[in-house]
Amino acid sequence: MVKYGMMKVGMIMTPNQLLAQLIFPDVSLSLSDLENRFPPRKLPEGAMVTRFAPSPTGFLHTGSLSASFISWRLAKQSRGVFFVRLEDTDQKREITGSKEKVLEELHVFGIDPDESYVHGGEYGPYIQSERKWIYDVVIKHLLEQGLAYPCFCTHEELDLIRKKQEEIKANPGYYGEYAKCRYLSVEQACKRVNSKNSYVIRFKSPGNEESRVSVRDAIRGEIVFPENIQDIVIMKSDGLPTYHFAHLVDDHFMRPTHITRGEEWMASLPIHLQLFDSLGWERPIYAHLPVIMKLEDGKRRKLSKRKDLEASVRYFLELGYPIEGFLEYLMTMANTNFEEWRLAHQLDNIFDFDLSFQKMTLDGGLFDLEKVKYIAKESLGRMSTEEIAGKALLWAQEYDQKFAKVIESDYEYFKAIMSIERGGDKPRKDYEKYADIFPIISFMYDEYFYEEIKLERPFNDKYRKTEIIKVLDSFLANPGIDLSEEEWFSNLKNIGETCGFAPRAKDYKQHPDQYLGHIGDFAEIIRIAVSARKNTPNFYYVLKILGYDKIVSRIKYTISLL
RNA sequence: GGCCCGUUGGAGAAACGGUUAACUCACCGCCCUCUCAAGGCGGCACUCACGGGUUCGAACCCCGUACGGGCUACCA
Repeated sequence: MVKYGMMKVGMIMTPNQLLAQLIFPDVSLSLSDLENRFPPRKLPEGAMVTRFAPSPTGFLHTGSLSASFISWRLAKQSRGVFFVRLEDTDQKREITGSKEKVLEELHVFGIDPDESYVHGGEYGPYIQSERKWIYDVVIKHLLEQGLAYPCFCTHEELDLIRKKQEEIKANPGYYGEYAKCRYLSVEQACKRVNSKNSYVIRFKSPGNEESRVSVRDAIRGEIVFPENIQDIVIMKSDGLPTYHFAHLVDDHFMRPTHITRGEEWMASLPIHLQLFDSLGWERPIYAHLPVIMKLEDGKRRKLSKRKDLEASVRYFLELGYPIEGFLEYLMTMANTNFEEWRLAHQLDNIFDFDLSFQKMTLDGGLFDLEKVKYIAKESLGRMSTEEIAGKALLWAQEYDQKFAKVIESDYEYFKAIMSIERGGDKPRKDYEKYADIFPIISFMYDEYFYEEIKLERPFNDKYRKTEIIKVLDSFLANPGIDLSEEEWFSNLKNIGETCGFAPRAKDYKQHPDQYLGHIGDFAEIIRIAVSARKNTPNFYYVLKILGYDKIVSRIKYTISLL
């Protein structure tokens, strides 16, 4: 550092260099030092380097998850690099602890960056507030080149300008004749910097209103904009860079190949392109992802973190939507041809499918909870007993202690319950999320069954107490749970018949006067006595898992309540 | 207001100038069925926001209108 400083002293400086030196006396690195420090990455042909750049303003947004998921997949499938950088240049909005939280939540979905503010990496620091020394070098360079200047306008003055512009219906902003400080002489600028006036640094836009810039967006194709003419702020009065500037410097020196970001950034593209061009830097490839929308009162709007529960990834985690199912939904949202592929490759890993920009939609997709539910059901349905039991336990340990205790009290028993009609081509699909499990199976546990049956016995009103007791007694006399499922059921029909129930629903419908009801009615009485509810998973297996003793005590207890 | 982006059934969408406009979810009907969850079969856009044009031919190309969304900060 000393060496560079001394070199400068001996040289004759231009006025711009003097100004730059005055503002950044301690900055001695040059642009080419940075180029050497952060050389282009050596990666195989076609490898994509992508990034996710959250700001630490709270929990992970569903839209951010979707965007980072896409970026991550793109990098992984091309054997590239995915990194996460924290955009914390606005300290006012920062929420403590959220930067760790974001990474944790990404991790839950299997999205682990190759480089980040916790994983480290060669192109760091990965936190913008720690990269000030880099931005300073670039800003100093811009000042030296006369491409940037300090602006001393106060908020009040800027408001005045805006008002004036509104009055005469001019475009708002700091540009052209309105950009007062742009025309300050270097001497004046130096003088005011010296007198410690608070100031920002603005980029001196070379743009002109009539010119157009065009970009090729990887998703949308060619987009044409009017050139940027605003002298945007690149350094705030607190010395930190603005988003526009910081991201740009980072997206050059961190060497991403593709910038995947939300559509809301498209409008600022002209600014970013102008900056890249002015600095002589190669533009990365931009891909603007559609925002996730929600339908409300027949209108679409952006999913809002404040108003919509489903905007927060946490919401789904708490309810226990299966991660695999959620990822699958993200895939269907990301690429329109994924579903078709899935149909043809039901058992394959979803990551065998390669995402492509061409198959991304242009229109902001609605977040379809119904479809999430459907996919989640499929996903839970496909899991093996071991898998669903293990994952349910993990979920319960974090979000539902009561349920966790129940599972842990007898894990094998829980697995037996979860194994009911699992596996095979057409597995049961009872659950869409882990939170659904317990309410459906709580009756399998005595401590819950006896509470529930005390509260409610939803028997069909058309049966009298004596009829119900007769049904239960007859069943108790011969529950047949050691038989095969088929034998058990025909046995059940036989017992039912002796109690006056038609073995087939059709028979009952044809001669309702000859029977008390049909086999369904008969089974319902027993089901209620044993489970305290009208619906259960396959009753045969329920009975087998409960076992003879429990069945007897439960039915006897139920009878005692009548 | 200005600048961008978008517009195919309730939702996600395919078709990339040429047969009766794929497919998935939802919905409806039927079947199966001891309940539920499933599963099977079938139905659901005389038409691609609207109006012009180009073409032998348009959902696909062009123009205009409408509607929806985004941006328009010393926020990201």
